[in-house]
Amino acid sequence: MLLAVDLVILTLRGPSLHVLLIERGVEPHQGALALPGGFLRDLDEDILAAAQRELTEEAGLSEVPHLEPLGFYGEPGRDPRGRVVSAAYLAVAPRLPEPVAGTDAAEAWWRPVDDVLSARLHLAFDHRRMVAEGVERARVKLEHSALATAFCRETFTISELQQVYEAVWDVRLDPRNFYRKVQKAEGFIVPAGPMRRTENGRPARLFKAGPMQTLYPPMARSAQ
Amino acid sequence: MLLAVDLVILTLRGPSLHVLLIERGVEPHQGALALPGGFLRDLDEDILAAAQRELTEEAGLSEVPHLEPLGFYGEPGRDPRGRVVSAAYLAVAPRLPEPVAGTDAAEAWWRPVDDVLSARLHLAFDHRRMVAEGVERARVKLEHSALATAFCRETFTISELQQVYEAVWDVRLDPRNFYRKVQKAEGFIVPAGPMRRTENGRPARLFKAGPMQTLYPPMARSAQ
DNA sequence: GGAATAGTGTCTTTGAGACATTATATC
DNA sequence: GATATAATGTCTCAAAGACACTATTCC
Repeated sequence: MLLAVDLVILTLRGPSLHVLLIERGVEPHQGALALPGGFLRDLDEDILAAAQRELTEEAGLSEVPHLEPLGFYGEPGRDPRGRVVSAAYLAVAPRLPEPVAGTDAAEAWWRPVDDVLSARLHLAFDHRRMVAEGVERARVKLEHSALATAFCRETFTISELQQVYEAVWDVRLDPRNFYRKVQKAEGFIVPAGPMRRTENGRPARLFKAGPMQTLYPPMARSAQ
Repeated sequence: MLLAVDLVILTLRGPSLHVLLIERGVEPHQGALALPGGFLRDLDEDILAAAQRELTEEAGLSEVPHLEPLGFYGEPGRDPRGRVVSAAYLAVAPRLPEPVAGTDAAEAWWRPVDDVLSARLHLAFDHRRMVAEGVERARVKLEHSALATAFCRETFTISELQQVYEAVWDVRLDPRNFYRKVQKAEGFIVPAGPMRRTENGRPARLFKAGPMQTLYPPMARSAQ
């Protein structure tokens, strides 16, 4: 039996949620889109270490964000090479650099998760299910944890933070109510210097991630 | 590398949450308490099927409830027999019968999860962590899903449903507010016949699980 | 000034929780 | 009758959402 790792790396590009995909350079499913990942190099390799190694090798991403266990996928027949059990990891990151294809991967891109979930893009193995479960995990975590700041740069405006929620939840939020709500969550965000940034209109205050990882009150999603 | 399954089976006994434990009948950790589980019999065995087989073999439980993937545990060194990766499954069940010890298990019992989490009971391997993550998963799922009905018999009173929430969340709830709240969640519970049951005081209406798996409005836990 | 975004204030509706009250059973 | 639990109603407070309004920048 073989143990593999697969990685669901989510980021924000423009207004929508994207996932890191590679074009497989080797069989099986050569030429198909897939999540980055691969077999453990040897039986003593730590699974988490293998995940980070694959991310560097296949997509040239060295500044790897925090990886969190997502699930395991072990149905017989999910891989034509025989019995393969995959450990899937999830990570969420601010605008990462363009990925670079590496060994075993002919190409690497950020692709909108919507294209994956709606099956406009077809993924090898059972990777579409992994993406779906990763996105759902992120949605839930946005409510009660400070995960949203992990999508942002070190400092960010409240409007940028709002865009994270809108992209991941795929909803529209009222900026004014969002402003109050996010400020009310104790320790979620803290002011970051007197500096300001500008794009269009009045400059906004900058904030950085606060000390609290658990939000109270939570950022509750309404009826969906 | 070896693949194992471990099972976190939760049930309600009296007023508190219990977990199914066995006394290991073989090395390593012979005589120690542990979760039911074991190695896949052969490389083509489905993981879920192996989980159900172990449950029957080690604890004599045939009416196995719905098993849901909880996580994977693969740190090198977690098992003295070498590189073992465990797939943990979670299940939640109404009053199950007393377990019966089987092969590989000298004994099997229901034990209060509090005794496990507080380390009054010591578990082999990293099984305490599995129990902790299973309980936390159940706590979260109680809020937004109809999981609570899985702890009950086919028909139940609202008071019995409340006891589920109180046991899993380890809180006291106001019966009157709980009554209204649970009724307001669309499709959570539906009346089950005109029958009534009695223990002490006015007989209560009977309900059964409704069609909705996702609760709206959710049964929000307050600040903790 | 006009356009655009940032930030504040206020009103209404809704749900959560405290708790009084009535209903129906056993003893 | 007393007691216990079921079920309903009412009140208060707080959070959510709608939205008017002011503030500060660029053009």
